[in-house]
This record gives sequence, structure tokens and C-alpha cells, in this order.
Amino acid sequence: MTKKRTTVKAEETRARILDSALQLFREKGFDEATMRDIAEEAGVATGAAYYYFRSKEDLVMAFYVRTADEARELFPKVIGESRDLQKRIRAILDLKFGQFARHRRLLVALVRIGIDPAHPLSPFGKETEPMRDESIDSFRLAITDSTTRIPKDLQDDLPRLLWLYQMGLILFWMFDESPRQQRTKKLIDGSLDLIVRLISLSALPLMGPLRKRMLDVLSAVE
Amino acid sequence: MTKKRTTVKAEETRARILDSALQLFREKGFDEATMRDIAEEAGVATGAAYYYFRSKEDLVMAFYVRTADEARELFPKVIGESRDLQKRIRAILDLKFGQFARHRRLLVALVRIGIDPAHPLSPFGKETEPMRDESIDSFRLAITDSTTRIPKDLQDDLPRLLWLYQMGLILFWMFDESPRQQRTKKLIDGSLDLIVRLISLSALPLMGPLRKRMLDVLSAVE
DNA sequence: CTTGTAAATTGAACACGTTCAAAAACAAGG
DNA sequence: CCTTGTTTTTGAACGTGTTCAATTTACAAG
Repeated sequence: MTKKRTTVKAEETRARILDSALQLFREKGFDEATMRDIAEEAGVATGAAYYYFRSKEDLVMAFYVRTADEARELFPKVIGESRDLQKRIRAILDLKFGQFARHRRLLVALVRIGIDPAHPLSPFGKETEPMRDESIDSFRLAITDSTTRIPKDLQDDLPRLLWLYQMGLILFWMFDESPRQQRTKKLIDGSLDLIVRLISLSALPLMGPLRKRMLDVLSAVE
Repeated sequence: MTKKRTTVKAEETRARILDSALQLFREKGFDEATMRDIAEEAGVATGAAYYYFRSKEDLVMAFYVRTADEARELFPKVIGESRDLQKRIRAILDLKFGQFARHRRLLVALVRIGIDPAHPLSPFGKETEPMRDESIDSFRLAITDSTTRIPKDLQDDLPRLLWLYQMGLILFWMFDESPRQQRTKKLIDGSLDLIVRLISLSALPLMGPLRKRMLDVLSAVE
């Protein structure tokens, strides 16, 4: 029962619409670029865009899926360059921010969509689970067999925490209007160093109870 | 040069529109309640709503201003009940969450507005500065002359950090669909305890360099 | 080549947030 | 009571995202 015959031509149309959308989003911003603009730029009728994408927001999501596919390819190379924990996390962050750099403004639209828990495209929702898990797993790969010793009981939850940390950084970056977003750069430099230090610190014998307390909070919450 | 004569009747109309809006927002949600609904409920024409409020989102902001006014009155009573740091912060949080409880869904709309750095109503923007400062100052009042000893160099920045912490909690609460939002409750219980412990811990002699490093990051960022 | 069916495409229509010129209500002075 | 200027109110109109019945196109089967 083949439900989709999807010709090559159809795939081309889809790509043309998405490309037109991204171009216009970047030129004029998400709100300013209208679906009629996008369709015209792609050389199709307005309704055609809705044949390929559920909504205007879905176009942004399609962009995100694209970057995720790209990241999947680049990831092994990026992670393989060092076994130092800090350098590895840094490499992941650089990859992500590098991908988003040209579309910083578009990220506002992405977050505005995701911030609604009821929205299917929310980063905490069901539909985005695979991508989220993949992203979290990339941090898991980064910490395993790294040179920094990580307490056993922390190993399970740390990837998720780092993912959350990354989300926070992206949020900050969105708001950062300093030239070339150098404030975000400084924040990453400073905070990442701090975090790695805290992880090392938390491995000290006396820190067991405090660590346990933190992990208890985490497990009670999810 | 009195530019606004604003009669009593006009003020009543404004209040009626805002009340209708909040009622409908709560009944049907922000997106589902249309401006035409709101106007009809208030017994005015559609355009009237735009005479008193710049936009639909502005109605949400007006609600927020209302709660802030209310909080200003309740604050002294709430803070005066104890000198214990944890209890005080807890009291502030309880006040905030108590106010928002009935309108949890509406908060999504509020955050969706605020997440856009370019939007005038963004919580980090110019227009919301007074309210933000007031909120930060409430934390400043809570830590001064509390029983917990707070390192001198930390005293300036801690209020802002706590404000950020509060924002994070509100975000979590927004996504929390557990019965009566008990997961948020647990998170507050656990994290607040942790934070107060960390503050105490950071006051230990050996922690000076780490504290300084953190403060350096903060100052480099803003 | 013809035909039947699914995929692809169209463009008018809908509901929405928002704007605005015009009308109405109101206040103050004569 | 008029007149004049300001505040308030109206409702039609605009541009938007989105839907959908209708049409055209693509292609496999006969």
C-alpha cells in the first residue's frame, strides 16, 4: 500500500518553497515575510505551501530538521579531535552556534513556537523527542571516555543537564545584540570553565551528600 | 497642558474591556479568545479595545501590571514574617505563583511575547525595566539583614541571579502539567534548599577564587 | 493511445488582528 | 441653548495565515 508516490519533481517543489522561505525570513524576518511572498518567490500558488508544510511555523521546523541532519554528519569529526571534556563540549557548542549563526533572528521564531507546551513542535513535546534525545546523546558521547573523571551517579543525568545548559546559552545568544555576539562568547568561555570545575569539585569525597541531594531533586522532578 | 481628560466613564470602559479579556482568556485560552469576542463581551465595538490597548498582547501586559501593583502592597507583610533567607525567598516565590496560579495558561502568552527581544514588552527590554528592577529589588530586600551570611562581593549580583532563578522556575511551571503542578513544588523545595546551601558553601574561605571567577563571568557578560 | 486514480496545484474564501476615517458623545465658554 | 474643540466610539476595510473545493497534472493499467 504505497501511500506516497512523491515524484522527484514534487521534492524539488518542496525544496524550492523551503529555500524561498528561508531566504525571505533572513532578508525580512519571520513576521514580515508573508506566505504569499514565499509562494510567489517559489513560483507556486499560496495554497501549495500548505500542501508541503502544515503551517508557516512548520517551515522553521523544517529548517531545524535540516541543521540536525547536517549536525549528525559533522558530529563524529567534531568530537573525535580531543578527549578533554571542556574541549569536547566546546566543540559541540561551536557546531550548533555555527549552524545557527546566519539565522539568529529566525531562532526567535523557533523559540516562540517552542515555548508553548501545547504546541506540537515544543522542544519538550512528544513530536520533537527523537531530535531532543539525539542532542542529549551527543553530550553523553562527549562525556564518556573523556579525561575528566565524572562521578558514577552523575553520569546518567549530566547529559540532560548539559543539554539544558546549551538551551540556556542559545536563549542568551538570542537576546545578545552586542557586536558579533561577543557577550555570548564571553559567557560560554566563562561558564563552561566554571561548569567543568564544578564537575571536578563535585567528585571530591566531601561532596557526596550535596551531589546526592541535587540528583534527588532531579529525579523527583521528572 | 493636560493631554488626557480621561473621565471616570472612560476608565470604567477600559476596566470592563480588560476584565472581559481576562475572563475569556481563562475560559478559552489566549489564541481562541478573539478581539471581537472580547469587545462584544464588554459591550463595545471592536475598535474600542484598540483605543485603550495597543494590541491583544497589551491586554496580557495590563494583567501583569495589575499583579505587580497587587504584589507591591502585599510584599512588606510577606517579607516581614521571618529573617531566614530560605523562608523569605520562599515567601516571594509563593506570592508570585499564588498570583499567577489562576492564569497559568495565560503565562504562555506572556512568555511568548517576552521571548522576542525586539518586542517592546520583552522582560529584558527598556519598557519593562521599572518592573524588572522592582522585582530584583524585592530579592535585594530579602537578602539584606537576613540571618544567612552572604559574602560581600556576592551581595550586588545575587539579587539578579535570584530573579533569573525565579524566571527559570516560572518557565518550568508553565510546562508542568502534573496534577496541581506538584513537580514544580518539588523543584522549588529541592532547588531552593540547594541554592541556600551553595550560598553558605561559597562563603567558605577556600571558595574565594571560584566565587571570584563566577562574578567575573557575570560582569563580563552584562 | 485511452482511461482512471492519486498526487499536485490553484485561487477564492474565511476568520483573525489591526487600522482608520468618520460619527457620536461630551466638556467648556459664549 | 449654540459653538467649538476634544475625547470616545463605531464599523467597514486591509493584510495576514490558513482551508478547501475544484482543477490540472502525472502515471500506471488496460
